[in-house]
Amino acid sequence: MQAAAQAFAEKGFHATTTRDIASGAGLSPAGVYVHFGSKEELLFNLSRSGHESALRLLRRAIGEGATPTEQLETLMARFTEWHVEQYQVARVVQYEHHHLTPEHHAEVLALRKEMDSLVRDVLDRGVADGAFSVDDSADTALALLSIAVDVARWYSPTIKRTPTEIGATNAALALRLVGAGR
Amino acid sequence: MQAAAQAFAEKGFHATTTRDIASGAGLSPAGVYVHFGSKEELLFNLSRSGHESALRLLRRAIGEGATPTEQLETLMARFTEWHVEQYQVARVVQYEHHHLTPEHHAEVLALRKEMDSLVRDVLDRGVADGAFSVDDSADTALALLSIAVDVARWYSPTIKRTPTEIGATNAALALRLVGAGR
DNA sequence: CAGGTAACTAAGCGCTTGCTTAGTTTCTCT
DNA sequence: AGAGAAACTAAGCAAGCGCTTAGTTACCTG
Repeated sequence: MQAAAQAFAEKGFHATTTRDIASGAGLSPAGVYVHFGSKEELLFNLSRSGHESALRLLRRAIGEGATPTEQLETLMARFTEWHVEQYQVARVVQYEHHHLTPEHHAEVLALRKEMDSLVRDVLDRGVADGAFSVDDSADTALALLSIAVDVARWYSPTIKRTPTEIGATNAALALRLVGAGR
Repeated sequence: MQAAAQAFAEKGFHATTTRDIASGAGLSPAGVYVHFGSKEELLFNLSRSGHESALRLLRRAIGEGATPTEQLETLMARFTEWHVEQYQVARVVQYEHHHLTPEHHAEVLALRKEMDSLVRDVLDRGVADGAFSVDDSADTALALLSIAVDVARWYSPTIKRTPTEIGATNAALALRLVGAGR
């Protein structure tokens, strides 16, 4: 799975051959099929576990914060850090899921919607208690997720900034975007 | 090129066959090679003309605004609208360029850097004349581009909102992000 | 330490891929 | 009308693809 994550992240699902994955894992081409029934099954396992890991992270971050402001700040920092530290898995999660079979795609889409509504709920609570000022919570949630998700697109391990620094930057941008603390 | 843009945007460069492109253009498989020497050449032509079109759009938007605030607002609205209206080309521009040959990739990367610095310059001028308050103009420019670029990822023609509406939303978010008008 | 199971490989099958070749049709211009 | 160029197609080649099969090695358990 690690070899597949690396290859899918680097070249995309269709540009990756099962021979790439096998040799990346130190196996013969047939060795992959002892553990996975198909290349798509490998993508699905990676995609599902990646989505679940990101979802757990979001829930934990929200659980840690006492106020919507704290929750948003922690959530944005941790979610961004995850996209940096796990940038290979994150790329698979964000950019390869449409290569899944329709059934598998539907399963993963449900997890993605859940992530979206977790963020929107934090915004709505912040608006309700007056901490945030936001025109439309759906649009703003989407923009927040765009900033974090896009990290997986531009990040490269050659970049010097640490995950914590990038996370803190995005957390600060998030607070600005919702008008917290004016 | 239109058939290729549609196929590349829908399935990605490697998942698209030259036969897909040919039949999309109403040609036989060999007919494509009358006009393009290879599949990669087709991607390069699309990618370059797409980047150039986006770059022209940014320059025009900046030229229209009298102040950095106006420039940022127009730029963000137009750039977002472009990602909606030309979402197939935009997807190729944003997500397929790493499948180019090293030489072609380098050429396109130069155009991408140019786009980035156009946005950062607007931010810097806004900070200089006191209209914006921004911690780091590079980080903020990246976040602004993330919000706009990500439109190509989530947009679908089934969505009811018009390009203009989405553009206006993102322009408003951009002004918030740079602390304009407090 | 025998017996069963899981992990693995060498070889390769059937198919699809990007692209070519040889030949035909369509267009353009005088 | 007719020549030359450009646009196109039918057929197919060599290479690479996902995946299978038959057989071998490594491992765990009683």
